[in-house]
Amino acid sequence: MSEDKKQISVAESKVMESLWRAHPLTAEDIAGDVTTEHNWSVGTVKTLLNRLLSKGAISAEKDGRRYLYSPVLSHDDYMTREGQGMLDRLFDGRVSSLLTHFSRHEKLSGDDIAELKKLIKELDDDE
Amino acid sequence: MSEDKKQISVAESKVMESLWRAHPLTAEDIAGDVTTEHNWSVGTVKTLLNRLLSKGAISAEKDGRRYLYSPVLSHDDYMTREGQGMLDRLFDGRVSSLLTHFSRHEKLSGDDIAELKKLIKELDDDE
DNA sequence: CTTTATCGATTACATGTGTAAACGTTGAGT
DNA sequence: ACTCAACGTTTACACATGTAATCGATAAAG
Repeated sequence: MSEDKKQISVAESKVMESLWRAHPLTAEDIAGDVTTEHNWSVGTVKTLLNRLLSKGAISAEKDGRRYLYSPVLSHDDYMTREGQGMLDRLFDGRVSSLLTHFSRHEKLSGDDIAELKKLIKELDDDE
Repeated sequence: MSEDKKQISVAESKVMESLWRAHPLTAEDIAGDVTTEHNWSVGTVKTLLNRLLSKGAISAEKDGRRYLYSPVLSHDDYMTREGQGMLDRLFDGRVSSLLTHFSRHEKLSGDDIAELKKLIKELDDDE
């Protein structure tokens, strides 16, 4: 029943990132992981874990006294959902608009451009 | 003085969109505009306008009894800020990652691909 | 068995956001 | 001048989010 279309907040996504890098992890592991970037207490991380659990974005299995957490929502799905949302909100849902925008502002790196060319090639070869 | 790096919420951005389409506008105008999409009362729109004013995202000039609102934050700047933010959060700041992702999921439209090609061409011609 | 250290669970609290209703002021109509 | 309608301003309230502190259960240590 638990609806899993719940929004994941920015802070929560930091925890997800930790779990996407490696899992399962204990709350301690995750705290150690994110603490290198944010100055959160272990309590904070636990709150976020519980919120993610209620949102159905992660799962927990008991391992003795503690829990081991794993992602349920995949990084890929997350990127798709959020990315599409922001494309809709900012660029009328069109990747091309985003591209044009960032190009105009010279925000495309050499890497980006190389990737662009590779993509075109693949897309051309593909059909 | 007034820091204008304040975050603009989703609801607020709907009001901004109205103002980006045309300005200056009265609260009534905006309400009529956004109400076609959301079922907000005029009161709601006024709250949003005031919040946007405190955030420095719009300006208001008196016109008799009422105010005429105009954007201060440009649509372009907004897209840059928000777009960059989401790129950072989701795609490690790289447009190429986003592209690869959406390409892999076959979310690139014909338009998108055409734009891609055009861009590559321009970038090549450019240097 | 009793004390204590460890975990998760519960509670807290300020700020932001969505969504208004109520209040107050003032120009316009009578 | 007086009343009312039209505006903006103030207040409201629930839910989300960032950020913990505290409580309670229980396993480990003595």
